[in-house]
Amino acid sequence: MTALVREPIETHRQDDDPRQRARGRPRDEVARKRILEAALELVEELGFAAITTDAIAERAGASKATIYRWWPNKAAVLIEALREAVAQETPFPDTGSLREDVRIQLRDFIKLLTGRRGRLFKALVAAAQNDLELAATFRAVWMAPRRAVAKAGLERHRGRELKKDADLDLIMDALYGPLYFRLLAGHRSLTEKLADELADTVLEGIRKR
Amino acid sequence: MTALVREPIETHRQDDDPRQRARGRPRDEVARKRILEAALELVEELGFAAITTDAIAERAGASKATIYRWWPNKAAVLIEALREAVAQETPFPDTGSLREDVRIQLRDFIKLLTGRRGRLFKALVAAAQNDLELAATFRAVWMAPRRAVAKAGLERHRGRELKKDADLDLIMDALYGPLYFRLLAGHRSLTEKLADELADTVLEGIRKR
Amino acid sequence: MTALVREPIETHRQDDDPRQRARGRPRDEVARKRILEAALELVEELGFAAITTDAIAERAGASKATIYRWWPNKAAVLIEALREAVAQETPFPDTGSLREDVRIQLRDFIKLLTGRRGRLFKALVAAAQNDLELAATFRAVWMAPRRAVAKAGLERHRGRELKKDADLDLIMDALYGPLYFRLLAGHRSLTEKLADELADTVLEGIRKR
Amino acid sequence: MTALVREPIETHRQDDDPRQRARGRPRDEVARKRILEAALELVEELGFAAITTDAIAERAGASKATIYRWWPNKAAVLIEALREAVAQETPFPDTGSLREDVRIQLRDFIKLLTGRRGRLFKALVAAAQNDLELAATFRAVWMAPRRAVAKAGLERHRGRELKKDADLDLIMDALYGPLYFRLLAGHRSLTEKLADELADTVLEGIRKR
DNA sequence: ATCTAATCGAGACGGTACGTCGAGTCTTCCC
DNA sequence: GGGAAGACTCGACGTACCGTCTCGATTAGAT
Repeated sequence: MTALVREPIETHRQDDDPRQRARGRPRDEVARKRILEAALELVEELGFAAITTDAIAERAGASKATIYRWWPNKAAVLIEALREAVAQETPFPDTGSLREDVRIQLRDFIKLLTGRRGRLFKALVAAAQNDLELAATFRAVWMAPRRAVAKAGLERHRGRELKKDADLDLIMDALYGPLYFRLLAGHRSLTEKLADELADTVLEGIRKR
Repeated sequence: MTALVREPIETHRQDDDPRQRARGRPRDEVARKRILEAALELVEELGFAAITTDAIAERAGASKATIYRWWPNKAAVLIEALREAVAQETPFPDTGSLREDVRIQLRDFIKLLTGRRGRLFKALVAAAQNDLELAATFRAVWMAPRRAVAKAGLERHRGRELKKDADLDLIMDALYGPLYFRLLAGHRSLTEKLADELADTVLEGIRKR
Repeated sequence: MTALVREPIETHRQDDDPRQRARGRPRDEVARKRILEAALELVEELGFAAITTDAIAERAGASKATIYRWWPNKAAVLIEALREAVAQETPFPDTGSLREDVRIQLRDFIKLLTGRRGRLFKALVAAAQNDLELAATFRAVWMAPRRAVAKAGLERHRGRELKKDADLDLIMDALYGPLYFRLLAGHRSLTEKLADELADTVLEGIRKR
Repeated sequence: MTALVREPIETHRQDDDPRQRARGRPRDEVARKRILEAALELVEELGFAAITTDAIAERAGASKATIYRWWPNKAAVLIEALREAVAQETPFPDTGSLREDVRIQLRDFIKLLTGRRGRLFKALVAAAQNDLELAATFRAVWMAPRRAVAKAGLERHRGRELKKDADLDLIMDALYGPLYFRLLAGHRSLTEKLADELADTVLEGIRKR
């Protein structure tokens, strides 16, 4: 999955024993950060298609070779940028009310998609259509963790507000799918009202009676 | 919208007065068909990334100039290919039962997405993320007509199985969004079971009580 | 030999039947000339190592792709430039006197090597050391024709001023070798005096007695 | 001239007062030897074009930094390798016969050029065309000493077999130039027969009568 | 039966970005 | 302070695709 993050010729890794450092000049963490930032800025300003590896390198004050040493292509850079940017994500809320939890969560997500990051999402989903490895990485880095959290959040309500046999994967697709759909197809806007109505509609269909 | 379909330098057009033909050699309809077919085949075989204008031209036995005379870019070719390919679309069913209508419709759509055409959809949605005009055309050519039909199909049930104030746009997004989502994100497969459960879940949430 | 001059996918060639033109857009002869000129100018101004394919393209107002379509590398461009530049070469003189013929010829050659073209020669001989095909082309395009002419010029004197069994190849190497040597090694300058003395020394050794 | 041999940041040097050694770890002579050997092997095996600093370092088990600490560029490494390799050169013979002396000397030289070292010469002469300093070093390290020896060898015969006013520089160019010429242009092979005939031809032209 | 206009296949063109490679420098730890 | 390891910047490389263009050859209606 994380093969998108190159590990050339057995280099240092932070999950190793911290006492035992790799030999040779260590990776320049500052450059790494600058590259990720530059990529992020450029996508948000110009969109994915308009940016080039050279542009990222120039803005980051790095060289193209450094970018290609660590990432196989520009999409991989953005994946990592995304990972870093959303590391401190708002957790699934726990208000006690399923309806309230879901509403809050959907609203937050809409806020994310309509914010500066929206363009990044569109770009990555688009790029993933032509790159299996990128698609897998996108799922592993972004979707899987978020779905795990959301699933756990819903699980708390199983047997109470939720039917015992509720299919949580289906529910999550029913909740998030329409949002991604509107983001990508652009036929309607993403509003808070949508979040609330969608939450009500879906939950009504799966609540315990 | 349809600016994606070029009308070069005031040339002949079939929707004009049929008696008055333009002078000069008329457009080669056979070439047009071959180009659309070639484009379609290439997407389905190799995916969008593998498509180049040269490849389309070569497979169609046409020249690049011919392609660019009639379409402004390769995405426009695909849009038109899509339009032709789905011209004879299954209409929204009318079994009398809302649940049955929706199930049938979703199943048909899933069949479409998982068939050879799926790759084409992914390609177009992806390409549309970086091309506003293509996005608009995609909505106009593909989504709008289908949504209109589906809306009319649902409308028939308003006040009967459907709440009087049901938001049909929301419902359609709730029904189709998850399917597009799975198609594009690829985290789960598109099965008939999904169609049925999704129909039940969403309709349960909006049915008249 | 002339494989250094690319002939991609059976394109037009001037030695074909002139009535039957190749299909497609013909090669842009103006661009070809501009490229050769640009390359020549750059070598003479900056030397071989300092020039880049981009620089040639830019100065010629052409694109890099055009260069690579017709020549495999920049050395091949120079070879062709050389061929064109020396097409109208001064023929081997025919004064009646062997000594005079050789003197004139060597002086002309020295004039060539010490002129603007000298740099080009150095560059090509240097580049040929790392490129077998280029080396072969250099010999075929430049050396072989000149040697043939010179050989014929010497042949006229065989049995008269020249021994009957004189090894003309050896003689030519004895005459030209030292000039190339000084050009490439740079330990001494190339002067007219050298031409005369060299002619006398070598001819003395091979004249009929 | 010897600027090609770096003397970095005022470090120890063996020609200083031997009692006073520089501080710190002394230069690793083993590494130096391995680097020179590696460079030599690579030129002889693969030619100059195949040589990269990385390749030398890898084969020598050294690091690039070490190479660049002691030599300003890879050509300088080869120059030094050449210097070491030819340190124990066969001296100019002294048989008493000029003709015999020259023949032996030319044969030896041809043996050198056609042996494994030939490639090195070609490489250095080629590289020197684009590098003035390298060219100067090549002349100083390789050509000058050999020419001095040869000149002395010829000088012994002046007034005896040689004309009193013979131009020894010219003679040496007439003798060695053709050999370099064939080496670099590759139009004919270097044989012992060539050595003998060349010696006879040139000497005939300059001998005392 | 020409003439005129627009199309067609072929393929060369200028341009832009790609991903790679080598040169030479710098930074870390180890000895 | 030297050395191995290896990351870094810089700049050129040769390739690929884009969308445009320029040919000769076709194919029609207009004259």
